Amino acid sequence: MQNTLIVITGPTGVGKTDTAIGVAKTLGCEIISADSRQIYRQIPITTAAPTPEELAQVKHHFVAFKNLDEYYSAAQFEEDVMQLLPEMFAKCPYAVMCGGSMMYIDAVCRGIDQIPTISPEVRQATYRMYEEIGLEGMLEKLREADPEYYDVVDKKNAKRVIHALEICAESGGTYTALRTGVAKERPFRIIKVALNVSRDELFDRINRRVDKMIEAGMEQEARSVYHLRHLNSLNTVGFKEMFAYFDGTMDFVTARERIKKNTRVYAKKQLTWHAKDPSIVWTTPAQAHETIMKIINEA
RNA sequence: GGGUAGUUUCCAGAGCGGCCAAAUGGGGCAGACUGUAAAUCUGCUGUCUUUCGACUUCGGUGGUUCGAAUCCAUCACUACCCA
Repeated sequence: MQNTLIVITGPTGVGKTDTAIGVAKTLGCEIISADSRQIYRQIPITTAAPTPEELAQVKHHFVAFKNLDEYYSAAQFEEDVMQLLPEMFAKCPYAVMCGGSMMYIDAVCRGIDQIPTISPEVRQATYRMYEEIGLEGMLEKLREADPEYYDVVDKKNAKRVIHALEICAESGGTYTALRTGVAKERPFRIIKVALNVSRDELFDRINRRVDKMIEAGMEQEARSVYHLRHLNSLNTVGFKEMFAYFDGTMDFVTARERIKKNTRVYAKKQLTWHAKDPSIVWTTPAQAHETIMKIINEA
């Protein structure tokens, strides 16, 4: 039998975790979490990480395994998962990958171009340069360093421009040369299932989930990491708003509603991303289990 | 019963005679995306049209005016105040 990676994705709050656990139990396999924020310890409430009870039911990988100040990326995730998968397949022909981090999922399913990791020195230097010369200046630099990428970058998106320059500096070449965009072949079958419900229901679920998070102690969790607010791991829906509340620039109710709104926006962003992926099979949380089993048995 | 304020596009709320399909915010919709991605960025949000543009809106009706969301009259409703 061919080894199979079952990817379960969909917008935040739709009910992926439940489905993944159910499928993993049926298949007797383990779960790879594909969530760029649940990888961190200390913030389970805000990131809606699987609960201890859920974690006890099925072995999860890549949940709460990094400290907030540790660097991690989609590329590292790809590497880690590709290393882990053979071990998992040795035990079971199935593996479930569940999460909403689109880029992480794509990194595993299609691979990601080989780009050097930016050293802290280069990163700092590049950001300092940005502070000095601004986006306009950076664009000029990019035009010189990598004219081809300059032509296609989103020139209003400073982060992209900065990143391209970082890569040029780090690699000594151009970003363009590294952007092959070639999909990698994977030595296993991948089936990708996305869960969705009507927009109204999704938004309703999100709103209610945020209320539950707050009841569960989201504020205390945010306070406990408030002093680390500069870390990227906390540049996330939930913390940004809570921090603004702590700062006194936003009242509590506004913060709570902003969290809901921003989560809704995030969910929509995920849907937009997934909409482009023709390999996805769409289903509902209620039918997901059945759908997945059917696909597995057909092939 | 009397008085005052108000009624604007999904909501809030500007506008106070032409530059108004109507600021701004919220909400919503749509999109980009290959290494910090729950990040970062973009467009749309009266109708029709690919564009130009055309057409219908600012509580109702009737006026004034070359021209009205903006002025007048009147009706309706809402809020607050005095009884």
